[in-house]
Amino acid sequence: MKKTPIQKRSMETRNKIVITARELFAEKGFEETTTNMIAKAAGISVGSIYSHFKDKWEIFLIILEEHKEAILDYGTMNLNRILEQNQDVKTAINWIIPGLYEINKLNGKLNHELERFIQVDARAAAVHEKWEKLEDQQLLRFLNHYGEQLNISDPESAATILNLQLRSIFYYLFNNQEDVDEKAIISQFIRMMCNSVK
Amino acid sequence: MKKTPIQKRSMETRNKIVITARELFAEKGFEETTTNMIAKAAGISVGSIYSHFKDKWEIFLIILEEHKEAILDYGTMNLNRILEQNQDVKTAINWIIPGLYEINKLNGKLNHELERFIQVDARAAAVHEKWEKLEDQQLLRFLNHYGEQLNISDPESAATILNLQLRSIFYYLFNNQEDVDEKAIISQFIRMMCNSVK
Amino acid sequence: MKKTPIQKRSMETRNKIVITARELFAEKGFEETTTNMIAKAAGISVGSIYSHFKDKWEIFLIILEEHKEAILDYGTMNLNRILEQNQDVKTAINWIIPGLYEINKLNGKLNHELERFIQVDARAAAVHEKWEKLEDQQLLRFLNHYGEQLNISDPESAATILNLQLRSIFYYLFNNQEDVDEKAIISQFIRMMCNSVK
Amino acid sequence: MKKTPIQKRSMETRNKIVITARELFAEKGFEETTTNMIAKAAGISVGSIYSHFKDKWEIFLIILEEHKEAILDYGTMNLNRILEQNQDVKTAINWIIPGLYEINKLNGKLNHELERFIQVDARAAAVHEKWEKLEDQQLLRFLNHYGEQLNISDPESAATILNLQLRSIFYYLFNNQEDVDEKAIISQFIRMMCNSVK
DNA sequence: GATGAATGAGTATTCATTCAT
DNA sequence: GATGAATGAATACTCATTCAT
Repeated sequence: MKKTPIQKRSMETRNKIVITARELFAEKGFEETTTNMIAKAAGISVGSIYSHFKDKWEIFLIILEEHKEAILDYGTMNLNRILEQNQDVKTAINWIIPGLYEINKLNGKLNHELERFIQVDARAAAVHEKWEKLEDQQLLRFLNHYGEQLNISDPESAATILNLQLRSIFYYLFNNQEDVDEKAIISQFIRMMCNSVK
Repeated sequence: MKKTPIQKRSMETRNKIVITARELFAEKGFEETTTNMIAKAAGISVGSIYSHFKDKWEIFLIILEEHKEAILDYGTMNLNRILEQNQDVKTAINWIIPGLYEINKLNGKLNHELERFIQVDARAAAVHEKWEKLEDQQLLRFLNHYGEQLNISDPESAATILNLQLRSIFYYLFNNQEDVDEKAIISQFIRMMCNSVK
Repeated sequence: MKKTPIQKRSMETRNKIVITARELFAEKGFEETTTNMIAKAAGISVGSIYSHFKDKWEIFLIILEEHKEAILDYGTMNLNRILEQNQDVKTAINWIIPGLYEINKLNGKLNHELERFIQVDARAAAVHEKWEKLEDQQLLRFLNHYGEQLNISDPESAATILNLQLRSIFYYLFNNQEDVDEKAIISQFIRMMCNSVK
Repeated sequence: MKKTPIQKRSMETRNKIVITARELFAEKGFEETTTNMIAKAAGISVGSIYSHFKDKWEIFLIILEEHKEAILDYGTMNLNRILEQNQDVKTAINWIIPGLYEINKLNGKLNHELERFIQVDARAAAVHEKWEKLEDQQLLRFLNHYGEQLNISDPESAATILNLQLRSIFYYLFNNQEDVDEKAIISQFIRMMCNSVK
């Protein structure tokens, strides 16, 4: 791994790469984005990419980490507030989901791309596992809190399922932004979740 | 386009290609599977692939069509039986989902792969649209039948959501067959669906 | 080399191949014509081609030989008549050239194609040399007869040049049949030749 | 399209490619020259070819353009001098033709190759048409100037014919450099042209 | 650190030729 | 002899990565 660069100009280059790559990966996907595209769009040279990152994968993984962290932070923040205020389930659901969607939207296909490589690349598998666990724990915290009202007997499985559902819906909405009524889907999804509340 | 081959040996080769390609595509994905790999694994020559199929895409699309058709047929069959017997929602759900999973399992990542190419390839988009519509119609038939009990105000959105949920869970289970308790997930999912029944 | 087949059906197949291949080679050229195209167009199987001919080249060469022979025969016939009747140069020129064009037209690009392969393939070189010599001899006979009136000091070179001129004009006319006034070109060429008569 | 490279090393590589490709194309023809051959002979990598040129065709077309331009420039220069000095036809012919041959020799089969692809490739057709027109115009200028002495009634056709004759003779001489007396052919051709002068 | 030209292994695809039936 | 499915060497082109400047 490259050391974290300290100098200012270097940091700027690094940021340019990350920002540009995020956009391209999120829009086109990993394989459809070439390193030359990133360099060109970022206004730097291909060589520069390799002084900051070991390879294309590393860029992807770092972006993904940042993204996952942002989502998790958002969730934790919300969850804490909800639990503190001891909100009602339905209010909580109505609160959390639209916000989660907004954050996920920022990185479009990232999650989906990662999953493609889990079986192929060990680094991808490692990153995925780490975050999946954290996400599931967070959902678990939520589910455990509202367990009874949600009539859930196996919270672990429920957390996994919920996570999958959220991801698939967000990915779908991202891909079909122009043809689909986002709000209708989101609110129907919320309604479906609320339906299962006792 | 190649004619459907009539002779026996030819048909055998064609089948070998389809079967091998299905396995490889389902396991590794489309781009990670090379035509040389298919040929080698099928015990035939690269050239042979191209006397049966126009290109790599055609193989993929044919496999996908067969798969989608099988799933749809299974669903239609079940749905007809359910509607005829005027079964209770929960019984119906408990009946359909495990079966759908078994069929989807056969082709692992196929669906997921297709979706990657929707924006890139016109043929992929066409196939996807065609089947998506049929699947949604089928789910709609189900939802409309049990509409009241399921407390659904926007059946179109609900069908879309349901379809996404099923796909994402099945894909997840396929990818994690060895590390995850399939049955637990499936039954928790069924329970979650049943929960929303009035 | 394959023996000349004696049986009737075999002969028919052979002819079908030759006729079809001639059309395709003359129209598309050698490399642009595949053996599968020939077989399909001739209504026979690819394998059949190889029981009558050693390879694709052999077909080409045989067609070319037949064509060259036809042209030479036509020339000899005309030349004999001209010399017997002791015709006037200009009459002779006006007589021979349009006829030669008609025959050459039949085989469009054949000559041109052959020349491409002279340096690459020894068989092509051999065929070419053989016929080139015969053609030059024929032209020489003509030039020698009218030598004085044509004011030619080096008949060998003149024969070569004349041969090249004829071929290039015929090839050009074949390729531009639709855009060009054949008759205008042919008659201008005749006029140019007659101009040089004393 | 690739930008015209500015850096020195890049320019050198580009030149290496052009020079090597010119030799190979002129000697073997377009299809018989593979991109790997060019790379190997130029002492560079295949990839390099594609950072300088869009595809194999582009190299060919660029070489051809350069060649055609050189020939046309040479012709224009000569023609201007001839017309200014109001030279006599025969002197003019004796002056122009040997020079034209020398230039054409440099690129051997290039012209001939181009013509093969006119019907197949739109880019080839475009290049060909462009230069053919310019060449014909140049010949027309010549023919119109000496029209009366040359006894030409249809200058357009004559220009076309002359162009074809020149090309075919030059191509022939290039291909048979070792077996044929170039000078004899060239001077016989000049004599034939002069013969038709009134 | 930055540059961008150069690298070359890897990919889908074609097509003359073979050979079991 | 005829068939046509099978073969596999060969080709143009891509793109992550390297390295001299």
